[in-house]
Amino acid sequence: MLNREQELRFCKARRAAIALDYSNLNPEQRRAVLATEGPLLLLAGAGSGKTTVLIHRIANLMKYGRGSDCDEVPEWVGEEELNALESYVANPDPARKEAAERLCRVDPAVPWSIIAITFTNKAAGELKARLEQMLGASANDIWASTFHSACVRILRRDIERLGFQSSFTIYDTADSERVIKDINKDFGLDDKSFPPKTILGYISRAKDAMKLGADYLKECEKSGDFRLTKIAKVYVEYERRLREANALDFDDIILHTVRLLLNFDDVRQYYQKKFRYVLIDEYQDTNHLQYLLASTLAGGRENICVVGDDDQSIYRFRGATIENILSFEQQYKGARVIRLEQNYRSSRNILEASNAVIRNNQGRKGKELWTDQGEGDKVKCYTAMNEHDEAQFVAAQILSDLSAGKAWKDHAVLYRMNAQSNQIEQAFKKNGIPYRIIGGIRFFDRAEVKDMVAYLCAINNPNDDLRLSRIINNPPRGIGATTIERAQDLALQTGRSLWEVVKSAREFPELQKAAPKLGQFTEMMEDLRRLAGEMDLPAFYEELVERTGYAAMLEQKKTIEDRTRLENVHELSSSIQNYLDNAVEEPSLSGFLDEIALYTDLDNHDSGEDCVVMMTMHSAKGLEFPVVFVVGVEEGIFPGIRAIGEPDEMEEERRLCYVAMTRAKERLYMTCASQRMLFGRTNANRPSRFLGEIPEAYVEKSGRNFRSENESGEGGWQPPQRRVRPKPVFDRGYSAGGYSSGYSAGAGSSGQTGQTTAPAGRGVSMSRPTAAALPNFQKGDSVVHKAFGKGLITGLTPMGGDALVEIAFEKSGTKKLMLKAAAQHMTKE
DNA sequence: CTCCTTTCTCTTTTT
DNA sequence: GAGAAAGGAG
Repeated sequence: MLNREQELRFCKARRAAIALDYSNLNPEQRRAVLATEGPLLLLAGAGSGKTTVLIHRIANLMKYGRGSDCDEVPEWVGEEELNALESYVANPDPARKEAAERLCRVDPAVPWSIIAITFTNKAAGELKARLEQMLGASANDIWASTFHSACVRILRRDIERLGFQSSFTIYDTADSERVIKDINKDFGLDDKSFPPKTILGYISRAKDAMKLGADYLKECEKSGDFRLTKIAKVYVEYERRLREANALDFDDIILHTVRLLLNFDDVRQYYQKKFRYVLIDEYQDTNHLQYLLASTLAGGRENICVVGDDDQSIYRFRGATIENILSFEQQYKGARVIRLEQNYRSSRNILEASNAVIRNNQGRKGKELWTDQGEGDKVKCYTAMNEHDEAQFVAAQILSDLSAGKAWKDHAVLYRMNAQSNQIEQAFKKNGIPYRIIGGIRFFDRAEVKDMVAYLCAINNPNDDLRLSRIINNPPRGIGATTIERAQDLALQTGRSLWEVVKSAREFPELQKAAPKLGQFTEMMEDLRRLAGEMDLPAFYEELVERTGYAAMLEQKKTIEDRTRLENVHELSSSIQNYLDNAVEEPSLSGFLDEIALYTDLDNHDSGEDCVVMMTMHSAKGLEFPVVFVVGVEEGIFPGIRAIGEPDEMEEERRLCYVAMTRAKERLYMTCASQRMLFGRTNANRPSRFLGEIPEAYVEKSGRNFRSENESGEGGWQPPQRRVRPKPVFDRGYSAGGYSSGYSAGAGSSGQTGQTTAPAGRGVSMSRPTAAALPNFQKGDSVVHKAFGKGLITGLTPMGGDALVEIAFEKSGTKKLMLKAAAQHMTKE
């Protein structure tokens, strides 16, 4: 037995011994790994090694339990052990490591007592992979998943207590919208005055506040707000229909889990006992419900570790509340707070520029990232003439990087909205740059894929009216809109599901005419349902594609789009195969449907593939690239029109800007265009205020239009006083001589701050290619292109300081390229 | 009931 | 500018 003083010495030595395992971490990181017990708020800046900490923390829990963070001394520890440990700490002899480790363990955590929740499947997958790498197979038993998939898992077990069947279906946003539209129609509400999206917004907020339909309706009636009351009635009906269909939307998945935990003591106690340690990643993005979920799971022990960065909160629009992270210390008295402020990702110019931007926000926890890396390149701000020029600029930079030895995949293009990707895409195609778009139109959002998934859903859950009505006449079976509407009405009136009505069509006089066709349909569906039970999933899917006539329908049509559709239909079977290969539990149809319901395209970004990545700034969170292009940095786009004049939203946009900028490791480009066509309209946007917030010292400007200097009033470069001249159709080359803008400078300068001291001529150092010397290629030359291979120049048209070359490639067909850009990757044969 | 045309919207971000 | 929804003709 040790005396008190010896016990303290032992604990100190134990902590030091454990710390040796994490000597590769910096002191703050290490503290975060070792602080295992009680509530912990980890403020982890961009690129500060957050995931590394998370992984090591979990490893520490499993290896040493609470050894690094408690003052318990096991009974069997005597003076001999104390001395052994202290001498090991003083002189860490590898030979004695194992013995020392044994002395350090206090109740190591079993994998299934740890739950680590992230936001995206991708983050969860990465966490799992890295844990497995570190801990081996036992990592598979750690609950590392997203909020939604963790909740689905909990619900499948116990949701029957809430009156749902455990085979419930998950509705995505489009499904929810469809339901609201249907209700609007039945209620005689106009989609324009009651936009389904807006209604869903209200419903979502009500759910976030844990208000079910009935409560919400009461509240709205009390307030006397006519419009809100209508919306509340829609909510009540929405709730009823989803329950009828045994379906849950995304919010329900969390809501019902929380209800289950709060209302059923035994369920709550089961999970509270099970999960000894709760870790939540991206805590700044949690909404109130998710906060409730986390704190309920962690209830009792309060071993809750939340990791987040208030400066990277970019999901306020979907209910995330930054309050959760700002008030964590009030929620949990005695919570420890650790800040990770050393950035390992970006060079100093990039980091300082980002810091300068985010500093303009109020309401921060306060955090300043630093780095010991070199200055690196300045942030390159390019002002393009228009969106084509912008895209061409990006392409040209990438091509020149490539000849400097960089890989395609070292580059990422980030934009505010998916609609902006088009121009860039075209420029990449033209220049032979391989690229990949993340997000946007997702595979599972394509109509044909949704159709097949709808079949699977309808087979899996006969009550899924929504999916049933999607496919009942698709491919066309002579079951028309009128019939479907009648059947839906009957279902509503009789309180039966659509499927039941359709199946017993003969009983209803209204459906007599359609009865034979409906009979054929139900027969087919029942056959399929039977087959689903007998066959394995891939074989069944093939059967489904054939028997429904879906494949035949697509085969008949001959357009290229239909070919692609057919391919997509078949491609779904690789998703099935993929599911089977990775399934943890017994694979089943409903398991597969769960997985794809919670799946996004973000998940299959394979960083091994060598191509330029394009995505929204939101999707880029958590990723990093050597070279990053942030495009469309203009007032009205970024910050978006909605944020202007809304201080809260503006701060969110600024955080988004911070996220985007801090993705870059070596080089950061920010581009804007003097005029831009978007959604079929041409606008002249001013450069974003965010650009003005970056101190000159970190920036290198270039481009054809220097309005920002101009507007700041002092001395900057003055554009020739000349109206915009008609733009030649093909002129997007690098003609010397700048264009002036077609609108008056000086019209309002509200967004511009702090640029008043730019000395004349400074900041205009340019990498603008001159109009001089075109590369020496001629019509008739045989060439070899890096990306396209061998080819023959079949045309060459001089064009504004550059030239358009037409090259017939042996393998990739004839392409039109801009000569200067192409020449860098092309040699004469 | 189907197919084709026209019109009309809709443009933030995601589980 | 693109895609979906609505409307009209067969």
